[in-house]
Amino acid sequence: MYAKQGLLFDAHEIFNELPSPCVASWSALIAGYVENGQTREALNILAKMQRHGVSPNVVTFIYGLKACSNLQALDKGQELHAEVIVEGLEDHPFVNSSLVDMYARCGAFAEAREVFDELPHQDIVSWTTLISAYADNGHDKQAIICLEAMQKLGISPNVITIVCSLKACGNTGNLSVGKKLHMDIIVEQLEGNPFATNSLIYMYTKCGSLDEAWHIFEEMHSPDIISWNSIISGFAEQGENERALALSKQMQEQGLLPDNTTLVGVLKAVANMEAFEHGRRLHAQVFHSCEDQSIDLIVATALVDMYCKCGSIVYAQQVFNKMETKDYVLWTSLLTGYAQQGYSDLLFQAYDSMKAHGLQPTAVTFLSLLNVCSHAGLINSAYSILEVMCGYGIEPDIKHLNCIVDLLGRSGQFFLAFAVLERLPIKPTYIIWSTILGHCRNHSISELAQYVFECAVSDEEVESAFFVVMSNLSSEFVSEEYEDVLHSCYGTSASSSLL
DNA sequence: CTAGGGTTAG
Repeated sequence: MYAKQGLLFDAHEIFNELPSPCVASWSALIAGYVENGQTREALNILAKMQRHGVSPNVVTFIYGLKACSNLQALDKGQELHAEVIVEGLEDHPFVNSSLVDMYARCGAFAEAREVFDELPHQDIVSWTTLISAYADNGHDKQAIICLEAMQKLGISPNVITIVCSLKACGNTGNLSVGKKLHMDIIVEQLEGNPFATNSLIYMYTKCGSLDEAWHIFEEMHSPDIISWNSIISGFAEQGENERALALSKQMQEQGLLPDNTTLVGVLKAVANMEAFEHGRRLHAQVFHSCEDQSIDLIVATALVDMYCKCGSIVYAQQVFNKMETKDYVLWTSLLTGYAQQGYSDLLFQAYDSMKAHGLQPTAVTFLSLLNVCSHAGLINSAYSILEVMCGYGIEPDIKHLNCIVDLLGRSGQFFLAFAVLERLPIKPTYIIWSTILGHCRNHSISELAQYVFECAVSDEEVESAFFVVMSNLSSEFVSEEYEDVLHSCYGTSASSSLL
């Protein structure tokens, strides 16, 4: 009782007076520490329990595994897995779901999957565990595949499955699956469930369906802070900046206090609008509201980003320098700011400094470096960056490739651009083709443009929006016959997207 | 006693 209420000291005192604590007492203590975020200490107690010769039971395993998840302690988790088998608990559904969760949260998805696949009964919880872990770690497509596999087996998603799946839909822009889940919510009469409703708002804003998100928000009787934050950051992310700001004001008029998440959403809107003065006021507000004047890391990242977007590199640096702990996202927001503003020297210096501070560059870091090269026309630097990047084991993706192609296209080196496209393991998409086509126009090379256009329309992923862009780009130099192709393609794509 | 909602760089 004391442990659950956060009175760990009292709980531990009582525990210490027990002459020979049984496994239930040990487990209650471990549970208390885990639930109060003291996972390290929980694992210490677990080890102590085992030194006393007490065998763990189901509850010990569930909390022990949860502690391993929180700490990303894969080694300890694997030890516990071995002990689960020693204790003969490998058929226990709760323990098994905890094992799947532990492996997935430690990033060991192959092991998580292996445990899951060998379960005697794959129940709704173990499925949801897998879906949730995938959705939280950027494997959103995998999450949706799981959802559909589960449904195929005749298992209906419950509200928790729906919540996790909606996140995956939002992250991948999968509106059609998202709408089906919305139907499930209506059928199951879960519209009054704030988790379900807030997840719908998240999904719809991420998919760009702002009207739908707004409709759901409006129908809510008393939206909580999470509902407000979802709609505010959703609008800001989609560039509906004034609406985002108006909503944050409205939220406060309703008597709700903005928190860090609200602030981050508002800062994003301000950054989009490049509204420097507004950003300054928010910064001052943040500064005064922090008792020890230490700004939250994510808020600081949003501030750095906002100042960079407003062109105020000096203020961005000030916020950055004042942070005691700097993670790689904070570093990257500054690096990206330098790249966006074309400060190549500052960018390369900061890149070296970041590495000197022991932080590894990521795919996003390299994208900024390549962007700045593209901006400054530094072809050779771009090549060597690509090499360094591969040396870090980071595969270039379509955005990196696009930088290189942009760089080559800009200087009219189309032949080289095509050579690069052929050498790299990624298939060019219509995004790449649009880049090249833009340069064809600048260099007035209509034959090549036609060829590039044909390559682009053969891309199966091509979206109707592309044809609009393409139409604008090509109208200046493309023949009438070619215009017909463009329009017929546009028609085909538009009708197929209705299916 | 297992799974769940909003926030950061592109």
